[in-house]
Amino acid sequence: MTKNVRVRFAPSPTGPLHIGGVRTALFNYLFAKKHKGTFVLRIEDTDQTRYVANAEQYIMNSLEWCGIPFDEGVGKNEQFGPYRQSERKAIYKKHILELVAKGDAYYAFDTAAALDAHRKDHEAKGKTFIYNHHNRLKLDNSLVLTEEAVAERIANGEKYVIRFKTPTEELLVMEDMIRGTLKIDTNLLDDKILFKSDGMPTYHLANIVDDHLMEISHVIRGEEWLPSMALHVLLYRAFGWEAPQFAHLPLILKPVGKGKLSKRDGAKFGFPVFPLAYTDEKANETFSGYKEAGYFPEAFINMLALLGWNPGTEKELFSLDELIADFDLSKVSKSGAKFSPEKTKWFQQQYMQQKEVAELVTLFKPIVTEKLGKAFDDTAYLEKVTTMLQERAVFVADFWEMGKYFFVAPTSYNEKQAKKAWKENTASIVDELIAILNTQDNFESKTIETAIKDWITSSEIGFGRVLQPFRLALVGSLQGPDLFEIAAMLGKAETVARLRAFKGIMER
RNA sequence: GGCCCGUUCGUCUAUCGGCUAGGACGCCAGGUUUUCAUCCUGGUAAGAGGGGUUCGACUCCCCUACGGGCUACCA
Repeated sequence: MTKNVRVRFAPSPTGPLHIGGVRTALFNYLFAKKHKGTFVLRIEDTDQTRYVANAEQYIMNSLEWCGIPFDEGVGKNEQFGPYRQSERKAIYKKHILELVAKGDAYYAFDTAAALDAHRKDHEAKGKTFIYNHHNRLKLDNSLVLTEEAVAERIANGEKYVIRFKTPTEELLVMEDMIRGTLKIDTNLLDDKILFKSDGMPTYHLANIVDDHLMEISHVIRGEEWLPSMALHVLLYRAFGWEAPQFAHLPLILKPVGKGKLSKRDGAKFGFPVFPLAYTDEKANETFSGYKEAGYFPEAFINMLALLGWNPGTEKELFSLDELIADFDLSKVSKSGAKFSPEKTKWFQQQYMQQKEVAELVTLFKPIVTEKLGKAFDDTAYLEKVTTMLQERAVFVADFWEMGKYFFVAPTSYNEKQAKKAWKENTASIVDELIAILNTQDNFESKTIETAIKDWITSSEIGFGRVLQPFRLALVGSLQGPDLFEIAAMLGKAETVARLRAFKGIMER
């Protein structure tokens, strides 16, 4: 590899960045890091009409949360800046004029209404209107006008666009790092608008100019850009520039049904589509995010990395460093992948199991404080609770749902379970149990367990008769970690109190 | 409609001419845990169809079908 690897993620700030965009960013990041290259963030805000003010910040926050920060871009190492296309207008103007001078682009005065009429007309005849070599000499552009006429119309303030004069009669052969050799007949291409009448470039022009000036070596982007690849290759050639290498990523599809994953699928299927929650103030709409749903960024990234890529081994759990080490564009699959919320949850659970207790406690503590309505600072106690709950939890928020009885006595009992567990003699069994517990000076799980089990065995009551009511009294339902551990955690007084409360309610 | 890309278990995928088609998610069953979850074991289930090429095709080629993308002065 002789050239420095420089890749870019170039989103359009029209709203929040969805899963597909994050994955594109991730693959660019992984490729850059793998090759000791640079990951650039460029903001493609050439469409003034769709611009959303907070979208740019959202994009940067998302990359930050995902742990895949850019090396270079808006506000960071700006040696190739500016990185917002809206701030590069003069650059595009200069380059498009160069193309016009070379004869590779031309002014076109056709109004939107006129073109629309042509399209409708063709459609009525069952044909497709394409602005290219077939008809460009019959339309209103500088190819059929004298230089003076063009200059005059522009001087008069007439609106114009600049179109690419697509070369003809060529079978263009291109290479994609994921898809291999692609062939396109240039006669089928249209003369794409490169420069809009509002003085802004279109995506195509801005993209090529910036990728060249920013010395981008590899363009890794979504499959929706595949049809534009020929145009882009032709543009590089027209400018006399060396084209970067291309890689087109497969699309992420809806989990059920047809088509690509869209914004609203989240609400429809009940899973987030965005990394961070987002509120669209204009539409008064809120979208949930993976962060807010309780996912760890590592789990989210691991899931995304395996969506459309895999190293060819059976390994599924990867740290970011491992992803960087194993990532290979040639192993990216070609077909679209349906997104799976279940698998995403599985990844989250795997990471939950691996987390350090100390880190979980840090995340859990504020939740306990909030639920209790007052500070809870017994870190040792939280560590014990977390250790007991970790293996049965998926999200940090589950610790409270699954273990609130460690902090507050149950206010209700699972009705079915209580009914089934409560027999005629249960009240007296509970009394005996309380009596035994009261004799335990050293209230530790092992000693309690021994005492109770000895009693059950010698009196031949049966474990279920005793342990089920006991668990219901402490927890409220038949679930959770080891019962004697829970009792020891709660302490003698609280354990006995909960047994009495339970008995009181069941005897009514 | 036109152009382009794709097609292995329900889903994500391995296989780069030798396959008894492997793994994971999900689901089902059993075991562990006298609870629940975790965990363990097993099971379920696949190369769209038709032609070639070849000793041999899931793998290569062609056609069809299906899926997807693009077809804006949006990106």
